[in-house]
Amino acid sequence: MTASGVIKRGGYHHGDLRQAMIDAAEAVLAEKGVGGFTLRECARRAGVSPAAPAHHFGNLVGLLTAIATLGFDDLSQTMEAAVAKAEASGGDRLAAICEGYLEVALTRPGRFRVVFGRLGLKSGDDDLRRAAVRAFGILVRETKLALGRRVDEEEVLTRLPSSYGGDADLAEILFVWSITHGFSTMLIDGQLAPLEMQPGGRERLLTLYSGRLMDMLLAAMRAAPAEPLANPASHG
Amino acid sequence: MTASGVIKRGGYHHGDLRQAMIDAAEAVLAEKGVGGFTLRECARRAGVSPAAPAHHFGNLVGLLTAIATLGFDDLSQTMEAAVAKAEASGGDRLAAICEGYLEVALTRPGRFRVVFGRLGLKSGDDDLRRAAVRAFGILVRETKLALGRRVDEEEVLTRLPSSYGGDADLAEILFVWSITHGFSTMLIDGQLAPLEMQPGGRERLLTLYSGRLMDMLLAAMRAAPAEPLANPASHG
DNA sequence: GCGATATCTTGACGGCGTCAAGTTCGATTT
DNA sequence: AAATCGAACTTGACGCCGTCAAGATATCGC
Repeated sequence: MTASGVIKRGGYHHGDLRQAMIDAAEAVLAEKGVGGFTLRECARRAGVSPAAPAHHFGNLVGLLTAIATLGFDDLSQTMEAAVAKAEASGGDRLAAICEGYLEVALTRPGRFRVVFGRLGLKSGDDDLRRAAVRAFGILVRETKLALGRRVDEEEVLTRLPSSYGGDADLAEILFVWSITHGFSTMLIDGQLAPLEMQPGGRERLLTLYSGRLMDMLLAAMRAAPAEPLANPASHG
Repeated sequence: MTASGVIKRGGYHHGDLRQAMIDAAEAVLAEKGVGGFTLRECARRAGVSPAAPAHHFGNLVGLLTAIATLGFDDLSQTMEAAVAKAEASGGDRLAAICEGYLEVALTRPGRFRVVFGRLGLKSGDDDLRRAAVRAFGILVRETKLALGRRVDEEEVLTRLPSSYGGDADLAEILFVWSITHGFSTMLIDGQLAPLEMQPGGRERLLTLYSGRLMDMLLAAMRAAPAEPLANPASHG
């Protein structure tokens, strides 16, 4: 077993090419972004011929799908961690997952774009779907909790996305997700670059996001619910 | 005139290759999306060699920049039209531009991704910047009007983006933009595809957007301070 | 009419994803 | 322990891609 895991084992057989390719892919995404991402480059870094990864991932889309699955898992873990932290410090849980979402986007923007970009992923991949359903489920759970709904934790984290078609809280879910996803993508895609240029620009944007934007979001949630809340408003 | 409708004048010189390339590019974006977009394919449709466009656009980025400029102009026109319509019918102006934004994304998703995607554009292009500043200005103007501010129309449509760093309404502007941009991108990038699958799915999403989501947005705006307050927010 | 110049073609280069065919090697079997 | 089998990987090729240098051609200014 080698030290780095990216280095070839023997002369011919690699040993763990699948993981080595994923590591290389993450490195390339971090260095060059999704625009400079190339299957050949990843293979090069893994010390392997261009056609070698085909056996493990099928093709480029297969590799991207594996990366996207990791991205969803990262989202789930970061959001859950943010919830736990908010729970401990008395902060708002819903705001916490929104900040976790943004944190993931800022920490690994290349991978985030693989997850949510227009690049095609293997649509039938089971692992990808499970990871996506779980991340989405966390968002749904926290939105519903913020609305005062009672939530079956086990059910919401494995619920089929199509079943949300008749969900009474769909508008609120979409609202929360839109703000979070919109701000995150605009930030990493450079739409807000002119605002970041001046000194302390990015920091001010992040402060606005976790401060005023979250306040407005929570205010909107409190206003005009579709159905009466299960619990009376906790605080106003 | 060729059968395809793409006009080619002489044998050697084209006549208006610049426009022909833009038309071809729009067609390719509409048919194959940004993933299948290729400079050579556009040149092929314009009936011209692969190297011909270089003289008009420099390179691929130059062509994309021209497309993006059209995209911003489209955004501006559609939003202004939506405002005029709302003004005539008594609808809300801010909600109108949000719906106009989504309409542009849905009508020409390929071009929309060129405008806002992570593809590199010519950063110094003056036409692009003017078009972007105007579209952003419309959004800013309507947000400020919704907050009860008085707005210098001429100034806000040509104001430099960096000057918004100290704007007191920046949070509200970002809030509106995040929701609109987030929902639009999620819809055209397929994040909401599971919700669209069931019959009437997309229609329901659009209804939710222009209905409940806009209600929540306006509620959040109303909760925000509408009077110019002496901002006590010093460093955190 | 004629030359300058913008416009377009040709041909080439390296890089890309992917496929078919050949090579090597670990594991299983005997 | 030797033979074997199949998975893992290489090699070489194909058709794309964007871009550049050099040559051909048409348009415009004079």
